[in-house]
Amino acid sequence: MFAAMTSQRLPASARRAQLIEVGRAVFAKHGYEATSVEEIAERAKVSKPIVYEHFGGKEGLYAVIVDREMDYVVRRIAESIATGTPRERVEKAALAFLTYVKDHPDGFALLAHDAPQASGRGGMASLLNEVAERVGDVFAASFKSAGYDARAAPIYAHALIGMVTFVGQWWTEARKPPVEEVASHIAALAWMGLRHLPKRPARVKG
Amino acid sequence: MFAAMTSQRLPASARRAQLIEVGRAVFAKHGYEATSVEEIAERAKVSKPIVYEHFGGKEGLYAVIVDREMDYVVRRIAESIATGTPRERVEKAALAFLTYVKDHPDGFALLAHDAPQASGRGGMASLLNEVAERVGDVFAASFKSAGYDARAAPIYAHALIGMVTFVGQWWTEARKPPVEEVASHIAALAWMGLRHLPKRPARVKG
DNA sequence: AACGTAACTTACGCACCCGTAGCTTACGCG
DNA sequence: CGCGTAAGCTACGGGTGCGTAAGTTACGTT
Repeated sequence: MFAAMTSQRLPASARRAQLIEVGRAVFAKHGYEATSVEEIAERAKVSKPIVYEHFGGKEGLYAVIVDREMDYVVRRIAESIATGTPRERVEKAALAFLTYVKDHPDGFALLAHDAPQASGRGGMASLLNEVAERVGDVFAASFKSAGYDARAAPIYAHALIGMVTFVGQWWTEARKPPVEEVASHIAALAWMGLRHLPKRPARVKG
Repeated sequence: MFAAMTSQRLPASARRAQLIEVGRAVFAKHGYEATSVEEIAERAKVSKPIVYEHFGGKEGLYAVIVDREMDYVVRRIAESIATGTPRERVEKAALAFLTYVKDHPDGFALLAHDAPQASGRGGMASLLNEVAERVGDVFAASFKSAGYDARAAPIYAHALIGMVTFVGQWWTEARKPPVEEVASHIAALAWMGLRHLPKRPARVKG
């Protein structure tokens, strides 16, 4: 996006945008703790104080990046499950998330890494839990209106999100079957269960 | 376990064991990067060089702890799925893992946190992925012998592990429904799928 | 009781990294 | 052309954390 920039002076807003992009990549690679502000500055061909001028420090930059990324994923999934039959919603949600994993590997890695302790008060392991919480609310509503045990709703919601995020993490390394195929398998498992799994599920239409 | 110790000199093997326990707790709380050797030494009522004498350093201690913990979980799950009907295996595996989460929260937190970069060569986010890999092999064999698409086996394996680990993480904070109930819901979802979920699944027998 | 060894300590060097103070350079506008 | 301001830099203080060197105390053994 800013690849061809030949190390020029940039207006504040552009530099800000660039630092967000670079920061996302670096935080995604090392996690919050192991990332140094210097590395971000270096990769942006800029000196350290610039980062502090724009974001107030390491945590400030991290907060902005995480906030943007989280909103993006959640909105994207929420849109995908807005319409359709129950089963179609499951399929589209899985496909939406896996497509995100494929097209935004940095963002996904960022959310998969440990967050700084200050972020989640208690013992929130990764930001993906918060994504699950937010997406789960939508699912929970569906479950309840479908007549399921209310107490069980969060379990199913987290189970579904867990399935997808975990497979997503695996797929990030394997990259073997195309996302559509993976999504279709996941949806089939979630919907039909192991008991009724077909030998070869049909592709989900993008 | 060593709570009533009144700050005595310990034989090497005992100190070693104590440091492993203390280390597990501290690494579980802060993750690898944010943990300092000093804090471990302090909590063990011992000075820093002792840690270096026994384990060669931060990474050495971490490696030993992770290795023990990983073996413990994997063995425990593997045992639980060794016998029974296919559905019983799914139920028992889920219950085994959730019981582990309940009884060894430190160990689970340790495995859920980011590992040091050196550990997993590529971009292994957490040790739970390695657990999934190892447990997945067992599942994969079952899947293939049951006649499923071979290429789909790892997907299902990771999906199942992801379900359980993610719900486990959620349960760590919520702690609301007893593990047996949670396990039964998960097993029902995995086995029957959303399509055939009962309103109130029967309890899994411990 | 003296001695050797295993357990442990204090003190330090070194490196890294966050965040800031104070100064310099480019660019637009009258 | 020169001046003001936005953009950027070098250099440093403060703090923390890993790992080690050299010295000290308890304990069993003869």
